[in-house]
Amino acid sequence: MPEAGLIVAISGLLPALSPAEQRVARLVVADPADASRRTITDLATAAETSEATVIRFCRSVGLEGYPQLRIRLAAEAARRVEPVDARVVGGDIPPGADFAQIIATIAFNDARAVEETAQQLDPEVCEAVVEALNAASRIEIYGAGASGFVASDFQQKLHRIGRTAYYWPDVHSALTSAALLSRGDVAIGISHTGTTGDVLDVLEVARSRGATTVALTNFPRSPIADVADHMLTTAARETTYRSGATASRLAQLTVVDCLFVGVAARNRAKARKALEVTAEAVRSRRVTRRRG
Amino acid sequence: MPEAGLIVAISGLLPALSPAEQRVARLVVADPADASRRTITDLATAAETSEATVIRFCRSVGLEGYPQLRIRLAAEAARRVEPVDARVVGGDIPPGADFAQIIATIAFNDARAVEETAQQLDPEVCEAVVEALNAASRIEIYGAGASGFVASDFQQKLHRIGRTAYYWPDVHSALTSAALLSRGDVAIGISHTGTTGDVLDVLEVARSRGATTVALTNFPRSPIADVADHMLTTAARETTYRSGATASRLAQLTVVDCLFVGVAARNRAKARKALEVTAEAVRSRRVTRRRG
DNA sequence: CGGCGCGTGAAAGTAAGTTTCATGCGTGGC
DNA sequence: GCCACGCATGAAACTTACTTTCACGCGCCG
Repeated sequence: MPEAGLIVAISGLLPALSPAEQRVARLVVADPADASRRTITDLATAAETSEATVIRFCRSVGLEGYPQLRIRLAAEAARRVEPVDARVVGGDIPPGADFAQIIATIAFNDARAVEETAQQLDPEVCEAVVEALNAASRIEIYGAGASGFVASDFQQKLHRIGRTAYYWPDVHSALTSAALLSRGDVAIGISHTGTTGDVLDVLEVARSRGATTVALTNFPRSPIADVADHMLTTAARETTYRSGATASRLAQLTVVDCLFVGVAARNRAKARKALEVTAEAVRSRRVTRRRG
Repeated sequence: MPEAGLIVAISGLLPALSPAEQRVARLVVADPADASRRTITDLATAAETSEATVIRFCRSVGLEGYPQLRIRLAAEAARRVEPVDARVVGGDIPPGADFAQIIATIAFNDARAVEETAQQLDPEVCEAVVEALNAASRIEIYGAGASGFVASDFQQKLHRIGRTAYYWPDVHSALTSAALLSRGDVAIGISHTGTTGDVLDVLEVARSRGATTVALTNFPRSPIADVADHMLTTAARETTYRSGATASRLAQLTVVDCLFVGVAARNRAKARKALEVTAEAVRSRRVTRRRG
């Protein structure tokens, strides 16, 4: 877990926490600065739980104890300068909002998801994944629903620089294809929640064939962790209203971009050439003149 | 005592402190972050004094006790670090870049594309488009290549809240479908460059049938402007290396999010219900338990 | 429906922070 | 020159905060 992004990390771990710990987590995320000022007893009372649970929460998020939590929270709260109007950003969109407000809110959430994802992304894991992608003779990418678009986007990008990559929208095709993977190949599963059964099944098959499995999810402690050799996490806090797929997509795409650039950077010349060739291929479909 | 500038305040007070307190003060000023991690006994030992003196020092600088000092120090130390490395961000990715640099660069560009897009997005045009989308009995969305994913994403979102929306990956299907549009319907064309012939053709057909046409592009003066009733623009400055589809996708998706939320906001209750129903539909495919 | 495991808080235990107090040293008065 | 005073200081007592242990109870599986 990287140094920065404790709050973000906590949001990601939220579903993996027990109910009482979640109450603590929510208080902490809601107002880190305030939490950092509280004593453990105080915070426990506020979360309607015992001190023991607060300690458990600290351990759950990877810290030694409560004083460490206080200090980290204080540090993060200090770093966090409110960039935009607080009434507009952050939460849900108020019923009477005009369009300028809607735009501001969404842009803020989207941009923050991108930034926070980058902040907590582990460069070493990325490096390892890129390494595996480079060595792979075949790459398979899975994703359902909104994550399917991201999977598809990644597939297309890799293909465009000359890597053999597949994306199967259909589970049956995905399963059969995964069964044909072998050691050295790479299977990437994308699932915001980390609980998408189909994706897990496919990754499991891929892994059983000896392929390196990679998971891209918002929740590092979710079931997908059990079938992945490498975990890449996003940091999107979806509001309830825009549930499922808004900021999360952007966060996922940011990670895809990083991996893609990493892969392309390994063989700069070849990748550039491939991009030029493919760009040339669609040039005839471009319109340069204005129409009447 | 001002909220900020504790370190500065301590330096100023230094001469006024007793010798033992000065030793503590010097340690604190030299490395606030390190001091914030130490326990009182630890710091006292390091300053070759007793815990009592450390407490006196805290009181001397206007704080209640040692935990408060730790927290304030942590906060100030955090504020001191540069949020982003200016050398890394902005331009292209240097050949020898390590992965942390790659991530920082991409995140910066992606986030900026989102923010700048939102900044220049015209709320009135958005409003008009949302109006049209709400009134439409059918919505068609077109896009080729990377913009196709965005088109597809938008289609899926609209469908999910109960709007009749189509996305045709294939030009022929798109053209035939566009020919069947009528007044009041909406056709949206997505093209980063604004020169994608296929998309222009389809929009032209849609317009000739009396449908309202909307363009989403990065270049407002491009040929797509000639076939669009409403122009929505993104603000992505793609670097040459990652040409075609990186930040632009995110910018496009941000606009899609705004439109989607706008449409959903018009009929909040219905949209929410639809989202719940669709979420429920995939629930059985979710895995809650961890696997061996 | 009995057992098993997990989440939980009460209570015991430990460590950290705080107060008190005695010492010693320097300074100024007698 | 010696005593008295005050201040800085640390040892020790004390309090509070934090941590661990343990037992209860609830839900789930067999």
